Formats: sequence, structure tokens, C-alpha cells
Amino acid sequence: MSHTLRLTGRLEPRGAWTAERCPIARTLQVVSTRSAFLILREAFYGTTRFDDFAERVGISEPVTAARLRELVEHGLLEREDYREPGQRTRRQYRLTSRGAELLPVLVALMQWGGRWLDEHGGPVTLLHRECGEPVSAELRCAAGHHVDDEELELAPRRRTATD
Amino acid sequence: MSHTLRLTGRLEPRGAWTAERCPIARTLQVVSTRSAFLILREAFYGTTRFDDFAERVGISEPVTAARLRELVEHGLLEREDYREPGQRTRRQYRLTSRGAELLPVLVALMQWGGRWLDEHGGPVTLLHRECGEPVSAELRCAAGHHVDDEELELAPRRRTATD
DNA sequence: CCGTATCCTGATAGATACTG
DNA sequence: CAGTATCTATCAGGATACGG
Repeated sequence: MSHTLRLTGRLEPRGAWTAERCPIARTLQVVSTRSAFLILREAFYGTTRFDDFAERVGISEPVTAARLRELVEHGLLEREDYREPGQRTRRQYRLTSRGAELLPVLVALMQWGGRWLDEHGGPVTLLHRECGEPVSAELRCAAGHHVDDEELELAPRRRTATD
Repeated sequence: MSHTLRLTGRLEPRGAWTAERCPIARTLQVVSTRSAFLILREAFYGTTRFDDFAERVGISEPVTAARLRELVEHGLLEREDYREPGQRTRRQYRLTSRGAELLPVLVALMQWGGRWLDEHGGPVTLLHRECGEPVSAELRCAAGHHVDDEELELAPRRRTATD
């Protein structure tokens, strides 16, 4: 058993794309810290306000402010000021679609933690609203097959004429 | 459009499971740093040796040693000494099945980076070996439906009799 | 309610030099 | 090849106090 991808074609010079062009590394430049991941988690849970982020993630105000600012700068959250009649102005932070597309990352992290670090699979589950069945992040190919890790192949991307 | 999960049932006291029991937070205690994620990436790519990890991830030896030790301690990698006839003893680090199950996290990170941070979808693709189709991490329910983020529901896990 | 300003601690990580 | 030892810089993050 070899939990290892097989490589097709050529990928060198290895260091070149590894350091700067690896999409995993690039994503980690945008969300690298624990607090960033957990703020995104809260955004998915529906949290929108500064104080709620700080309290529910369990981080201090300065850290909350820094992470929210960075996430807005990177376009994962957007800040919006609004005012309900008779109330004072409030702010809310909401996921953009760019940010929302990180959901599979969070679900995969949740899944792994529930499976390997919790006695009984963790305190919460995700369900498909339409049918009530539990949801998980899994690997699928475009043809719709479930893909096991031994069935994966890493290939250099084909360049198109416009590249 | 509301990129936000709807909640079913009760989850309070919120702070209680958020701080310590949230499976995302717990996973991030095991792999929290950039270097840990990238070492796992390399392990998936087939890297097994100390020097190769250091060079391909682009980190110093002390950092490499620290991360490898932690990942072995947490059971994501296993260290194995081996000796080929006529050669001297070598060491290799290989993914355990526990570690291999983090693959969806890495694929999801790769996918997001390729989509949002790269001009042309990033330098590499994952393919399903059997059929050659590109692979992605997506959300599915146990009934096999593709699940969109608006179709997600967060529910407290039901306790079984043995809990 | 939504932050900023300061100060402080500890962890992440680079550079360099050295050992089995 | 596979690390350890040191030394240092940078950054994540807590605590506290304060301002719009």
C-alpha cells in the first residue's frame, strides 16, 4: 500500500513551481493561520459581527481586527455597513463567492478531525437539506467516479494556445 | 445569495464546543503551519527523504526536522529505516492511512489556489488514472447527491446509547 | 458595538556551523 | 544523508486600556 501519487510527464524544474507556483502554497499565503480558518468557519456558520467573531473563535480583538482586514483585502469576506430604521449603523462581514469556495477545505478538515481526533465523530454533522443525508468532502473525477488516493495521477497542465 | 449554513437544533453553549471540541480547530492543532501542509503535499507526491523534504518545500533543516517529528508523533507519517544490499542505512518517511486521509484537504486547497490565484488554473492537475478525467474535491451526501453550499445544514450529532 | 494602540510572550522559521 | 546546536528575526496572538 503506497499512499503516493504517481507522476506523469515532467514537472521539473521542481523547485521553480514548488516555491511560488504551487497552488497549495499560494492558498496558504492567503489563509495560513488558525485564526483565519476559524473565522472562515464562523462566517459559514452565519456569524457576521466583529464581537461575535472574536468571542466564538476565542481570539482577542486585535487579532480579530487583523484577520478580518486581511480576509477582506484578499476578497474572501466583504464588509458592509448597514442601518436598520431607528437603529445605529452596524457592520457585517459576509463571505464572497470566492470565500465560499473554500468550503470544501473546511468540510474536509472537519471530517478528518471528527474521524481521527474525536471519540464519537465530533459534536456536529453536516446534512444535505434536501434529503437529510450526511455530507462529506470526497474526490471525484469529471466522469463522476469516486476517486481513491491510489487512483490519482499528477500531471502537468496542458497549455492552451492562449497561454 | 447567502453563503451561510442554516442551523438545525441547538448547539449551545457555543463557546464550549467551539473552543475545544470543534473538529476543525482540533485538526488545526495537528497541522497548523504552512510547512506542515507543504510537507504533507510532498509526502503525497512521493517524497520520502529528509533532504528532499527540506529542498522541495523550501525550508531549513531545523524546521524540516521539527515538522517531521511532529507529524510522526501525531501519526500522520511513519519513519522507517531500511537498507538496500550494499548500501548504507537510509530513512524514509511515509504517509500512514491517517495521514493519507488528509488528501481531500490538500486537493481542496490546490483547487482553490488554481482557480483564484493562478492565471491558468495552476501548473498541475490531478487526474483519475482509470479514466484520465480531472479530479476535484466536492461535497456529496451519502445518497450520492452533489451538495451545494446553500443546501447544507449543520446539525448536532445524535448521541448513541454507548455515549 | 467596533474597533485601535501598546506592550509582551511564545512559536515559526531562516542562517550557519557542526556531528554520526 | 540525516540530522543537532545556536542564534536571531519575524509573526501570531494574549492582555489591557482607550477612542468613535
